[in-house]
Amino acid sequence: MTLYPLLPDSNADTLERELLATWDAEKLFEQTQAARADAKPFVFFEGPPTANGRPGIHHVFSRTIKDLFCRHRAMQGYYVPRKAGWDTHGLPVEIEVEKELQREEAARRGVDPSEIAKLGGKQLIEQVGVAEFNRRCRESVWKYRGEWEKLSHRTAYWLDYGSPYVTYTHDFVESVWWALRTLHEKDLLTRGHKILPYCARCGTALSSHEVAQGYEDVEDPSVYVALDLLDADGNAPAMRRRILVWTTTPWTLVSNTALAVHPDLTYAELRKKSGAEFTIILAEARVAGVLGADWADRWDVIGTLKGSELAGRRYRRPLDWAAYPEEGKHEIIVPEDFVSAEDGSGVVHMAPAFGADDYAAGQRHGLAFVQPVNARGEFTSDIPEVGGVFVKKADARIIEVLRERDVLWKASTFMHSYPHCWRCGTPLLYYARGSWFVRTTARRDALLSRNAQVNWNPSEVGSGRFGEWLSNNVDWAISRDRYWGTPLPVWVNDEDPSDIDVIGSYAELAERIGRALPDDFDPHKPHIDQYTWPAKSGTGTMRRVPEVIDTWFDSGSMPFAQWHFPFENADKVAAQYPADFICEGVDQTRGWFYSLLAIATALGDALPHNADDQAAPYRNVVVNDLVLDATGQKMSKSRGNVVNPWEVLERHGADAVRLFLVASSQVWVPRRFDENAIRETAGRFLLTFRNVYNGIFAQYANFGWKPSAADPAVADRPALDRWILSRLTRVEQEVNAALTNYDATLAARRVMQFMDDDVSKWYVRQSRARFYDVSTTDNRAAFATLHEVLTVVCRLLAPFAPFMTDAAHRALTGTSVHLASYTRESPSPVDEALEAAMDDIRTLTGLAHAARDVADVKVRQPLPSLQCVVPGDVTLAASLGALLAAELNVKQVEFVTSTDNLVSLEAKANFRTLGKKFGKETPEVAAAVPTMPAELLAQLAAGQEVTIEVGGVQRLIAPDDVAIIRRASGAAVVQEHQGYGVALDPTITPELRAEGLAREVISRVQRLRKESQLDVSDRIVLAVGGDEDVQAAVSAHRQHIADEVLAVRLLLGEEAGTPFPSEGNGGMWTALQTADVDGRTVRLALTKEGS
RNA sequence: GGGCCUGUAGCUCAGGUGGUUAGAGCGCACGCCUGAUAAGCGUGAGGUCAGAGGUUCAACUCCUCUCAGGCCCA
Repeated sequence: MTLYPLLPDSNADTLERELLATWDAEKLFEQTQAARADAKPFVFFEGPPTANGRPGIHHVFSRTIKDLFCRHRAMQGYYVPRKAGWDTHGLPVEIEVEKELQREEAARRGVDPSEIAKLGGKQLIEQVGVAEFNRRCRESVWKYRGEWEKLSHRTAYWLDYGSPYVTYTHDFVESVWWALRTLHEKDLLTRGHKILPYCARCGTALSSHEVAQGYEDVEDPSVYVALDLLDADGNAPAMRRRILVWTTTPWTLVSNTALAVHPDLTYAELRKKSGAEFTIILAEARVAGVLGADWADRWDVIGTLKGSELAGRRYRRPLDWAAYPEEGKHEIIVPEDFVSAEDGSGVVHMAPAFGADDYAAGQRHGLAFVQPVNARGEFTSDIPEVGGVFVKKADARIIEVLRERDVLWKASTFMHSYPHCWRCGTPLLYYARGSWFVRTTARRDALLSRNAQVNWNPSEVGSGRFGEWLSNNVDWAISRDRYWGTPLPVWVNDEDPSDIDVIGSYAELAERIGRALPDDFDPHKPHIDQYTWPAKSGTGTMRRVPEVIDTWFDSGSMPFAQWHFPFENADKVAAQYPADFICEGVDQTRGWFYSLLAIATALGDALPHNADDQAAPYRNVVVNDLVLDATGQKMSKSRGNVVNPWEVLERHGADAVRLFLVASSQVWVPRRFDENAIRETAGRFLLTFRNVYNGIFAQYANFGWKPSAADPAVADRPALDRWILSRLTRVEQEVNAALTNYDATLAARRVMQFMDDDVSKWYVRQSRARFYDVSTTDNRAAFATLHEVLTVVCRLLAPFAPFMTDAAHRALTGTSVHLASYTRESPSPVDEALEAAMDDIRTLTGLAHAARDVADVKVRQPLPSLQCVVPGDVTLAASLGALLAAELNVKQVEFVTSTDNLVSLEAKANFRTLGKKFGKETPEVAAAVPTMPAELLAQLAAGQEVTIEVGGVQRLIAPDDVAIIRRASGAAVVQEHQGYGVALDPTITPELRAEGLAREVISRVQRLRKESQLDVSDRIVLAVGGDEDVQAAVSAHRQHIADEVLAVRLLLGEEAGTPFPSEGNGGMWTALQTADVDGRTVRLALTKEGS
């Protein structure tokens, strides 16, 4: 009779793939969604991956976390929508296609692709045409889609891939347009400049990711100039005062508009001891560095002043080639915190067009903006001396002119790391480009207050990394001079740049052009750029700006754009905004976490439930860190240590991988991915779980137990059962609370520890014999209890290890665990006292085993008695004494109290209370505590205060101030630990010796049964031979032995014939063995009954 | 250069509000068990809690600095 199918021994991969097939056939995910369709929603947003790269093990990590919380909330009864999404625009996609084009072009020309790369990307793209390029991008995005879906499927990441949102679709783009138009209406979409790393050769700005690839050590100029300070009227004073300025990019001096000093830094003014008719000013800390260690021989310090005093002074710029615009201040000293005295002169030259700090300072101080450099990186032709020259090549000539004009202080070169274009190797220029911005700074307070309401896990990300970033918020530059992206829906009058039209829908576009959009309308470049219309003013034509937008704006728009809001599905967005839960890697702080928050904050009440007092767009965030290799190195292609997720899944199964990833440490610390560790932790745990189900429960339950009214009520079951059920309830509560609180690691560890420690190591161990039959009330209690424990553990573990738990849950109950409720409606009650008593028993067990070890008596040998001491109340522990007697194989377990003469008292100081009372005297008083006489200890044990003399002072000691330790004493073997103690009587009487021998015989017979591959229920005929002692022992315990080994007949000594059966005269016996037991020879022979 | 995280036994990790002798698993050693058996269990040896100062009667815990590793930014 097979009531409970055994879990297969096959490897995890096979089991899991079979289950996946079952789930697919049952449409289990759809069932779980349908079952809760009307329930309260728990909203999850999926951060869209870009599918043009292979998914790696780190994706398995974050997806496991997403999946497990979604599963948990679904099991709690929420409806958890899980719409998949794909991020399809952006530079990574373009780069992929660009490389493809490079390879093709190289093949055509028969040269190495790196030669083609040097041509620059834009040229190649324009050669094939933007239309073709974008067609390829659209295609490239889906290159690995199948693999992503397969990996998600394989790892049981339940996501609705049926109707994913895709950022390049017309609907998605239209929603993004709506958002941009809404921002424009709120005056939050503006034009400005941004300093970007720019490759003049390729004619393109580079992303930070690209920049990071191209750092090289190069030799650059190191130039100090000495600029004249002017008086308030802009005239040179009688005595020249010159301020020293350091730069490594002399070509930017042409565009100088200001100098920056640190307001708190001290600057020294020095005068040469002989000759020069001027003074110089530089940071005091840099005097020796700039003038030489022996500067004091040649210079006198004539005064010092703070940076704040220098601020506001005027000076004369080094080169006057470029005209200043009318707008903006110039040739002025400004205070800036970023100035340091680490190198240079403590005075920094500012060219707002050519540096991020410079530009920001320019904005803060209203400085003029001078940019005499064209898109090829050359000075414009109106600049004398260097017009038409690539800026980096102009350095030498500029230094010459500086020398001629007597502003050069000194010039040399130095080595430093400088970014170069990863394509062509050209040094990058930091270059101000026209750009469109979302004015997030205008909403900074709202960003901060919303963020403050988000429950970040870990909280440091919210307050630290993300919070810091928000409080230093700068406007979000969203435009990109690229091709494959959502086009910026801004049309500008070609006659009047201030005439701007931002289009928020396709209908609006059709209205502007005065006709319906064609069937093959495509909002992407280049198609979209053909749409123009006459300006309202009558002069000029409205033409779209060339830029596309930052792809992060796409993904940050997903809360509404995934539903084509506001054009459709307003009800869906109303129901599924904001998100209750999102989860991504820590690298998303400035990515998706930010783009979601920035867009939601800027849109404000254009979205439902999105006023500024809301935490929207997400309420709870779990941040996971990187997956490193086994030695703690970052995984990268160049190191060759990237883990192939498929291989890992095949070897260990998704359950083990998922459990390992979540349980090994908190998800927000970097995780070492070590396959051995998977096997040793998660793998071993799952094995134990299967062993308990297969080997303890199912194997024996199949003899005829299933849940029924014949099972005793919990209250009527033995203490051991009530104990494990109490523990179960507690663990259920703790785990549910931990998951509700977004602590997956704690939750996983709790269940695993419970299963391993409480269930396997203790409950099963103490109950094993109860599973060998199915008929008695006690058997039924054991089966019912273990059935309950296993079923609930399956549910608790289902979010983490969805395969094994489902297989076991189906075997136990006939239903999928994924349709079950996470917690029970009426769990059996927690019994604190029983749990405490069992803890006592388990501690005593450890001590008693240690005592047996010391006495060198194996557990099979019964011993007469064990005396036990526990720190607290003995009555409860004593009620479980039978367990201890059985576990330790002693005839009698006795709990003794302080009234017994076997016990002596000792006292230990309780520093926590003593410290409060005695402060500095604490150590003295504490030292006196253990020396107190026995009678005082007895009074304390009885709850009375006592007085002791310490250093000539009477001190009042309360019972709380000391811990009274009871020690077992006497002739027995004693072990003790923290107030617990056992005393084992190691006397072995002849009767006990015989009983021990009998147990040895049982043990050998059982082993022989196993070796003979008998079934656990097979009956046998047994013959035992040996010396007088052996025969006497077997004779005395004949019936017990026969019962234990299922012997229908037991033949002792000559009853089995003479000589005793052995090899050669075995006859009817199928198994024969001669064993040595404590130096005695025992001969065994057995055969299966009826064979 | 700035922000954040991490540093506890050979390895992976626990260690509310400071408080007796800093814990667990794996690994190792020794042993037990043999009706979970290519399983199960016990005991033991392993730690200057990265380092240095400071606060305190008392610091793994709080503060400062330093070092190492990581991430993000400049």
